[in-house]
Amino acid sequence: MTVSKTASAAAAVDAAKPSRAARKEPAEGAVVDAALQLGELSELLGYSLKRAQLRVFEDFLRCVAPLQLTPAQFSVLLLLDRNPGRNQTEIANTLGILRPNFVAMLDGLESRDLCTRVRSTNDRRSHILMLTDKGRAVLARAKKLVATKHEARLNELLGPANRAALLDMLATIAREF
Amino acid sequence: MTVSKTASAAAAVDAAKPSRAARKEPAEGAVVDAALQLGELSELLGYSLKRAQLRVFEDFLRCVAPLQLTPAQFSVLLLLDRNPGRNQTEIANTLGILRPNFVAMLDGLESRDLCTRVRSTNDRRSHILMLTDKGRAVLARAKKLVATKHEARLNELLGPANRAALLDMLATIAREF
DNA sequence: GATAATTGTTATGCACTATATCGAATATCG
DNA sequence: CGATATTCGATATAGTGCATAACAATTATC
Repeated sequence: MTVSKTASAAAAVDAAKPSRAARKEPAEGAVVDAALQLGELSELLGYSLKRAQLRVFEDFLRCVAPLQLTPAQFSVLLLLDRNPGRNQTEIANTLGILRPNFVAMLDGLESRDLCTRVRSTNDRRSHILMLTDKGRAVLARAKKLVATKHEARLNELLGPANRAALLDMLATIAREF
Repeated sequence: MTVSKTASAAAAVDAAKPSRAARKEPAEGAVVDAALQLGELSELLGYSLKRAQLRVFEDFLRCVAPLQLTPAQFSVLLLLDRNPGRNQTEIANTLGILRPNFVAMLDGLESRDLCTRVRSTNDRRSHILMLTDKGRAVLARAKKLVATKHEARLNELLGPANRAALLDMLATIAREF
C-alpha cells in the first residue's frame, strides 16, 4: 500500500519528469529481481545490531539537525552537565573516546561556545571542562528534541516495555560481554 | 569483591614488578576517582546500542580470528553461499555496501581464493560472484566458530529467550525505523 | 540508430579510530 | 632535595569505513 501510494503520487507529479530510471524506480512492467536470501545472516546478532545502530544514529541526526549535534557531541554535553569539574581525560575515558581524538572534538564544541576549557588550579596540566550558558541552553533544547522526536518514535515502534527490555539487554552486553 | 580479588592477585605476582603505574593500576591506598555519572546517557538507546555493537564485533573478531574474517567478510561469504549467480551490485546492495567500496572488499576475498568473479554471459557488464571450494570450507569453519564461541556466549549472557527477543527487536528497528 | 542507463572500477574526500611522541606539570622514590 | 617516572593535553600520522563523482564498456530505451 505504501508502495502503490508513493508510486501514484510520483506519477501525478510526472509532468516535470526526470525520466524513470533517474528516479531509480523499476520500469513499467519490470520483473523486479527476487530479494536475496539473508539466510543465517538474520540469526547473526551482530548483523542486526549494526544495522539497527546505523538507523538509530541516522534518526538521531535528523531529529537534532536544527541544533547540529552528533550523537557523540550530545553525549559529551550530557556528561559535562552531569559531571562538573572533570578534565578531558575523565570525560573522554567515560565515553570510550581516545584522548588524542577528543581534542578536535572539544575544539569544535568550544569554537561554537558550547563549552570551555579552564586550566585547573590544583593540577595545572589538566583542563577542567564546563558547559557555557549557551551550551546548557543547546543541551536543554537537544534533550527535548531527542525525547519528543527520537526516543518517542522508538517507543512507538517497540512499545515502552519492549524498549526498556531492549535498553537493558544492550546495557548488559556493553557491560558484561 | 571482584576488585579486591583482582588487586590481591596482582599483588601476589608483584615479584616481577613492572612498576605499578606502568601496569595502570591505582596506587596502594589511592582514592580512586568516583565513577562519572552517565545520567540521561543510560536512557539513550543509541548510546547503549553503539557500545553493545562495538563489543559484539570485537568478540566476533576474536572468535573468528583463526580464519581472519571480519563481520563484513563473513556476511559476504554467507550471502554468496545462499545466493549463487548474483552479481556485485546485488550482493553489495543487500548488505548496504556501496558498490565502489565493495570492489576492494572483493579483491581481498578473491586474492585469498575465497570467491571468484565470473563475467556473466547474459550481461557482459556484470560479474557473477561464486564461492570457491576453499571459500565454502572457510565459511563452514567460520559458521562453527561463530555458533559455538560467539553466539553461544551471547546465549549464555542473555538466555535463549531474551536473545531471541533482542534479535527480533533489532531486526524490527533495522527494518521499520 | 541516437540517447540514456547500468556495471564494475578508480579516484578522492571526510569522519572515526588507533598509536607514537612531545612539552609542561606533577608524582614517586632514593 | 633531586632524579626519574608518570600524567595531561596536544600534535602528527596512519588505517579504516563510508560517501560522491566520474569513466569505459555494455546494455536498454525510444
